[in-house]
Amino acid sequence: MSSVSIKEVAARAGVSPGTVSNVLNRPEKVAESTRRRVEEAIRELGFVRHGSASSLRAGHSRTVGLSVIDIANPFFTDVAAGVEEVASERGYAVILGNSSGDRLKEERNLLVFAEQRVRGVLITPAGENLAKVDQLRERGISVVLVDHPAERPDQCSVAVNDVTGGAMAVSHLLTAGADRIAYVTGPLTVRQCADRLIGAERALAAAGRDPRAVLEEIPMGAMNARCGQQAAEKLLAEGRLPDAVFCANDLLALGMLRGLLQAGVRVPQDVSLIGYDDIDFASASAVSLSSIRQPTHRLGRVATELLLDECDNPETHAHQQVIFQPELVVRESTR
Amino acid sequence: MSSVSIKEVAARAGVSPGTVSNVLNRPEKVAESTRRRVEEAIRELGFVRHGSASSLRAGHSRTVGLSVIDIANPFFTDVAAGVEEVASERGYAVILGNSSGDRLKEERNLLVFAEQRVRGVLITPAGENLAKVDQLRERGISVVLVDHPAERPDQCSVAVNDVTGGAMAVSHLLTAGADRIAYVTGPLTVRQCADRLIGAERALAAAGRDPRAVLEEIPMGAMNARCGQQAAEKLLAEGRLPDAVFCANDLLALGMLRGLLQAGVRVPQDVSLIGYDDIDFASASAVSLSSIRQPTHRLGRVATELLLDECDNPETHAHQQVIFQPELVVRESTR
DNA sequence: CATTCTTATCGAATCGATTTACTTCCTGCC
DNA sequence: GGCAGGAAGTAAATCGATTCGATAAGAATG
Repeated sequence: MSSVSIKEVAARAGVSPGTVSNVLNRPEKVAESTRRRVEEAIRELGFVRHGSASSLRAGHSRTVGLSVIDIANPFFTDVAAGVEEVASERGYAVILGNSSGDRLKEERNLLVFAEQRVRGVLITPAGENLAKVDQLRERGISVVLVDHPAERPDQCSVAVNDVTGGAMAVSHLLTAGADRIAYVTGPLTVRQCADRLIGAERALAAAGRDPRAVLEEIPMGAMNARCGQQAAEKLLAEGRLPDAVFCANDLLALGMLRGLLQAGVRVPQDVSLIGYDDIDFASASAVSLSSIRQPTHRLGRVATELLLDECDNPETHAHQQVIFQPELVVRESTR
Repeated sequence: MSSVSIKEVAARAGVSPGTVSNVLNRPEKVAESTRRRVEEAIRELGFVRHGSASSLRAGHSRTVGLSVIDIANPFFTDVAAGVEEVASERGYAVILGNSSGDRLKEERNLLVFAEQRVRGVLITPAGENLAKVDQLRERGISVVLVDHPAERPDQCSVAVNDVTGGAMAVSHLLTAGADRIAYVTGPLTVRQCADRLIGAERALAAAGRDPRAVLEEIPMGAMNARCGQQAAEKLLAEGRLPDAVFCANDLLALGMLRGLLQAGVRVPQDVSLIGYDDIDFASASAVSLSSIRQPTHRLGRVATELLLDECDNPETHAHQQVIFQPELVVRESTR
């Protein structure tokens, strides 16, 4: 526990603590020779700045909070990688919170962020109610919404157009000759799931089909491969397979694919299948998966850049609601 | 920026700051009625404890640092999920660092952890040299090695026996009739890669084969799917395919699989293929992947439990080097 | 009733870095 | 020579929570 403080460095270098602080934060204010002496003392004593003490004085720390819905989902992992990249470039640390889609856990994460006096928060909210997020902002903590468009112009957000994505997926299925489509999704309280459904219905309407007749919703509790497989088993058990399945993400789709293949259903001959996110593994699956690609890594990068800009230049910062467009990737599962 | 301090809470409740602190940290020391009054003041003012101030006094914060080699790899994601779970249960926040296998970035991460005065560090080291880790420990920060067995008994670690795993993979390939095996791996400076190679050679020796004649090492720069595919292209270009491929992780294996299938090589008829880690996607791939399973999630959980035990009960804590055993999972790619 | 023990609370010192007002000491200029 | 202005550095106050010795008010004991 040999914690070396700025005082000991000062003593060693024969200067006052204030000067050491200047060497650390405004080196140009210090004479060349003194600076070198102090830097040497720092090295010799193995001094490491005490972040808590700095933040105490500064009012905030050099950290950002990141709250995601499912850390095991490659979509969020890619986003997180982008976030970590930018944060680390700028000397910020990332505090990770995994909400698992649970609003209570999310709230706990936000509390931890507030206690740590993070500089800002990046969050993929687990639901529509942003009251807790607003509370944070009232506390003076900047928040950027990730994969969730802000409704108000005074807030930054980065998202991908999910309505368009849903429409792309379904019109592609229609082109491939689909007549009855199952939409396998997570809880429809999740905005992404709901928006993709809206897009799906619009695409049907645009093609002159009656959404109610063509589309069947299959909501599952979570959006992982296990639930995808369960959805497959459910469809099979009920004995009335659709001729196309649109899954709200690739994990569900991969589970669905496994379930179908195990039951001897051929993809795409018997059932067409399309996922969402275009995670790395989509192209390596048993039948390579058609999907809707999102610029995940950029999502994380841009969100973090916006956040740090908002923190560092509060006067000149202009809030932005960035919306990326998704992209259809056709592979074997829909041919 | 309406930061409410303990003083204002104290004023509102008509007590001293010390008493508020007691309500926060040792509620049993405070009379029922006072406690309720203070708690109400806290609620009314929306007080949130200032973590930096606490840590400054306490000497450490309620955070743990987690440094992994590749946040985009499902193996580490699963570990991270386990870590986050336990940390969050115990009221700790997780600071995430991604070293990308780069020792310089790792060093920077450790510096950030030190500045934040994290309570402890969980790290999958990017190389064999643990000097920087030892420096941290000298500073009084507990460190648990993750997926890396500690060499010294005064340090906790959690790992999986990679020699055994490598041997399992190769003896399985031999059983399947392999005669010439390629070992596609990351840099052999990565311990996991090196150990799996040792296991592979032992299995060959045990089967009375000459490792040099049977085994060809193909080291790649990184351990992701892209490199796996490059390795496939390399093997194909050289025109001398082995009859079995052992990949040091599943990402490499999935890339290899894609590369082979695209070139019209049949798996497992022409080439048997086995990966390592048994990530979720291994079973959903084009040809479902045989692999060596590791208890990833538990790895993260146990490591964090050890770390927090070491922090919270330094007197009674007994250092442990936990070694889990891997498990062979046979699927289509080796039949 | 006086004394000891307990319990509840207070108040001041403390953690380490930053910052501001202030002191020196030069340099340059009229 | 005297004075303005700048550069370099110092000392002390500050951030907010925690802790510990001090204190006061009751309860228990003889």
